[in-house]
Amino acid sequence: MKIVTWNVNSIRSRFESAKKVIESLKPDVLCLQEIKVIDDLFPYDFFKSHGYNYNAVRGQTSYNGVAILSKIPFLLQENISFKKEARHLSIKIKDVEIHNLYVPAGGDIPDPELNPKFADKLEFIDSVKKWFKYNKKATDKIVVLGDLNVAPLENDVWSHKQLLKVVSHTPIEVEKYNNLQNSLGFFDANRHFISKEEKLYSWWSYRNRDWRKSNRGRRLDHILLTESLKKHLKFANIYKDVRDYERPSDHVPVLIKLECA
DNA sequence: ATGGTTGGACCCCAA
Repeated sequence: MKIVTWNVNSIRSRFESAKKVIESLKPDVLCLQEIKVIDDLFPYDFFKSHGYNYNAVRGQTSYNGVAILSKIPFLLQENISFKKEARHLSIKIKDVEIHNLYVPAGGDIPDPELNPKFADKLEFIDSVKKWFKYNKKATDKIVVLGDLNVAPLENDVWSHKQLLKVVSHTPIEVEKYNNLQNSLGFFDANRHFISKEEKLYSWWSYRNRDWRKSNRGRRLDHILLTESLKKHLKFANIYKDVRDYERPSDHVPVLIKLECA
C-alpha cells in the first residue's frame, strides 16, 4: 500500500500538479492538507476520474482543510476538533489507522505571550499528543502524517543556527513535537532510510527567486509510524522535483510503501 | 534586518 501526504496549498489551484503527482506516484491513499475549500466544492469528480472512489473530506473556506482520497475502501474514524478549524481526519484500512494532520503554522513571532497563533500551534500539538495518549495504544498500527509545520532535527532546516528563533524550528516547538512523537513511540519513516546527518526538506518558500539554487528548505511534512509497522515499512521518499511543476505548491509530496501483513 | 511570492477572500489576511 502506497500512502502519500501532500500540502497542496489550495486543491483548486493544483489540478495540473495533482494529476502529475497521481500519475507518477500512483498512491493508493492520498492525504491532502490545506485544501482551502468547503466540502461541497471539493473536486470529487477529478479524483474519481483518477480511480479514487473513496474519500473523506473535512473542508473549510479560505484556510486549512484536509482530505483523504483512496482507491481502497476505508472506515472513517473520529476526528479531533480544534477551534472549529479543519485540521484532522482519520481513517482505518484493515488494521491500520491513518491520521492526516495540518498543524497550525504559528505566525511569525516565536512567543506564545505575544503571538496567539504561536500559542494555538503549541496548544494544538499538545492536544493531539494527549488525544493519542488517552485514546490509542503504542501497540496499535498507526500512521500519523501531514504538514506538521515543525522541522525537528538540525538537518531538517538549511541552517540550524539561523532558524533557532524562526517559527517551525524553535526549541519549544521541537519539544512539543518530540512529546507527540514519543506519546506512542512513533518513529520517523523518512529518517528510517535517510541518516540524520543528511539535509532533508519537504518545503521551500515561494519567496525565493530560485528555490533550488538558494535551497533554503525545511522538512515540515512527516510520516510517523508506531513500532508495530516497522517491519511493514519498505520504502519512504520525498518528491522534491514536484516543486518545479507549473504553479507548484510550496510543499512536495512524501510517500511510504507499507507491505501489508 | 528586510523582503521576497502565492492563494483566497474581500478591499487584507495567512502562509
